[in-house]
Amino acid sequence: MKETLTTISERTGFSITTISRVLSGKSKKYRISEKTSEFILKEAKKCNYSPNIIAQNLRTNKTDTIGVLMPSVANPYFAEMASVIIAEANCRKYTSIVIDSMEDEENQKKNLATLIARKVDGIIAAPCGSDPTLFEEIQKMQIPLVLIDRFFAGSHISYVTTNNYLGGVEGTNMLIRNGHKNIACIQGAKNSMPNKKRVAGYMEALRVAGLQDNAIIVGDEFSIQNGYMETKLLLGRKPRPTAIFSLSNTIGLGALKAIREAGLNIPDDISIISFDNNIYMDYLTPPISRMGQPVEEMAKLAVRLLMECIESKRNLCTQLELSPELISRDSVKNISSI
Amino acid sequence: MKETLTTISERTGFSITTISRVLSGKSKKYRISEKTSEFILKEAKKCNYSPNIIAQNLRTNKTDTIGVLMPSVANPYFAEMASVIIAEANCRKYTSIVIDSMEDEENQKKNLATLIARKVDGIIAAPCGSDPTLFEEIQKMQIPLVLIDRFFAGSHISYVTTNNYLGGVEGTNMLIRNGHKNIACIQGAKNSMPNKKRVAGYMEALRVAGLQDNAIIVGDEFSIQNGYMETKLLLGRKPRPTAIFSLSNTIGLGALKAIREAGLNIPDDISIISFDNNIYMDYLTPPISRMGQPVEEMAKLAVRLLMECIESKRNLCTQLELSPELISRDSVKNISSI
DNA sequence: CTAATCCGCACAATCGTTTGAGCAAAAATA
DNA sequence: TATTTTTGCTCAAACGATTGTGCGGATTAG
Repeated sequence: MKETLTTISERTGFSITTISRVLSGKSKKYRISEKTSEFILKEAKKCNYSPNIIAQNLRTNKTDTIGVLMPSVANPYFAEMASVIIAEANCRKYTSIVIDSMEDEENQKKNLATLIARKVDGIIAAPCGSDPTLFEEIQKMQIPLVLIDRFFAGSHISYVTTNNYLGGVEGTNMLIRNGHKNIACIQGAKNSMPNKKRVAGYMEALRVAGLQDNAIIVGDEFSIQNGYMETKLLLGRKPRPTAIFSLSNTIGLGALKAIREAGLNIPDDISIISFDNNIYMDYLTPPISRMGQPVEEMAKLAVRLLMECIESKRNLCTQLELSPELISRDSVKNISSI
Repeated sequence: MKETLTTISERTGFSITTISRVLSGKSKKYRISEKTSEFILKEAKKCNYSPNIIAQNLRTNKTDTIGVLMPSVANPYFAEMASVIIAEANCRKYTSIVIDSMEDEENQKKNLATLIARKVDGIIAAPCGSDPTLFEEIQKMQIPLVLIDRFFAGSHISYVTTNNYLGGVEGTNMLIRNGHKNIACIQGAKNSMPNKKRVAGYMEALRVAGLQDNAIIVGDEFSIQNGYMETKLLLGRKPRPTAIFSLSNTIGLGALKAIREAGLNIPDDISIISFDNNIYMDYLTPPISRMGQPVEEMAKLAVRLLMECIESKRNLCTQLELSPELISRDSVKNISSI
């Protein structure tokens, strides 16, 4: 039998109001006597009462729920991100609803509508596509919103992301320092901000080194398939690039497959550096050098930002860029001595 | 301005009841005229009405939401599982709430309570611990429940899992076929059913081959750390095992690290086969042989089972075991010729 | 001894839906 | 024309909580 305020009220003789106030810890505020208070608490415990959250939500217009929109949970990078967000939100008594747009704007729109209809208290989103209007509308509806990883230029929406430009520069520089002059870059979703910035960083590093004419930018998707295909094509070029900069972990995996199939050796025949830090990269042969993004930190910050928005009941506009970290392993060969 | 049935009612002059019936597609059933119907629909579209789901939930006692309890979303195996469940539920108009027990029974209890309080329509759970009472209580509350991956012996709760016993047998046999007689097994959470079954399969295969006295079973956690530590210890044994059977992908990664640190070569110095099928295993050197679990199929089946329970409003007791698949790569050496 | 204050609690409206029952007018039947 | 049936819609009660206001009685102040 499901207990409600009404059943307890009938059983104890106190009004629903009183029961509610006691059980929500407002006895003092509404001057309920100690005796009554304890009595009701004991009774509630005895019958194992737990409030109907749906009813609370309806009445208070608060759900203690946040929406988490990811572009592809299949990507370990976003899977980890979602996982940290869930845990972090949970610490703060928030429940998470995770949705996956699968990099499809239609899905994204539908799913966001679902979140809003479900009256989430706030949304953390890694958007897909390059159209900010959907998110600006959300902002206008006064729904707390924090973007993560991806964001829109010139928009007044809070976000936390990696300094992808810096990542692009440093990754490329690392290859240049090792004597590489013929560096190909395999990019992901072209219209996503992180991708644009990484590519810009790559170009800038080449430019500074006077290598801008050697730039090779290929690819269009953050997927294994894309990394595989583009690498196949790259390996057929003459002259063959001496190094590949893969702009995501998935692309990197695809590249590795292509390189292996070509019977080439890393780093002797070709060097590679990838974006993202996945633990298994250390177990590959050789371990892969990479630009790690501070996923955990970003996720935690995003939750924190969102909480601040929710509590202050207004959308702040805090835009954060965290530095990536170069993790140097053995997939880059120094060819400057040649 | 937020539109509700009331505002539309006031604006059009029709009663809330009529509006509600039209908008929920019950015009025929309740004999609302075509004209009225269309008028209301148009009006609703114009003002961009969307129903308050919370109010619907409260009234109908249905939330179109399922709870997904995972023991560790950090584990790629469960991350993929969660991802497929979310997508599959989404196809059927269900929203998922994912929670992570982090292999902690206290968390599990609290999180399950949250799910129930939020009135999810059903739960898909990969439980941690070995105590079924929590789940049997859920079953008694008439909440549709399907276990996935892990289950409890002798319990009448639906589940879908891999035939882990078979996986244990076949994995071990594969090593035996290749001439290995000294096979160590690194297990995960001892009280989880999949682990028990895998170990039982391992033992049985050894027994059939007359090798039961050579059995070495170590470890106690599905984690990289555990795989790493136990492998370190195994490598110090004399005689050193010629093969390792790792009972999860995480354990496998840890084992690889230890083997590499010891300066040993796979498969020349030691053979290894792991449970779980992660794409990156093909990119390791050498690619790792493994017992793949049909994660996607299991997840889809679990959702389907759950939906059937929800629709039939009773907990069926369907218990399914899907066969694992041996994925043969290059991490096992045939030493029978020696 | 009267007026003001405080204590302890209850009334009733509200959140936005859904739904069984009912009611007047129109249409069909007798 | 009188009766029945059908049509087209509305009433009002839920669902289970929260919350501003109010109301008697006890206590204190004047």
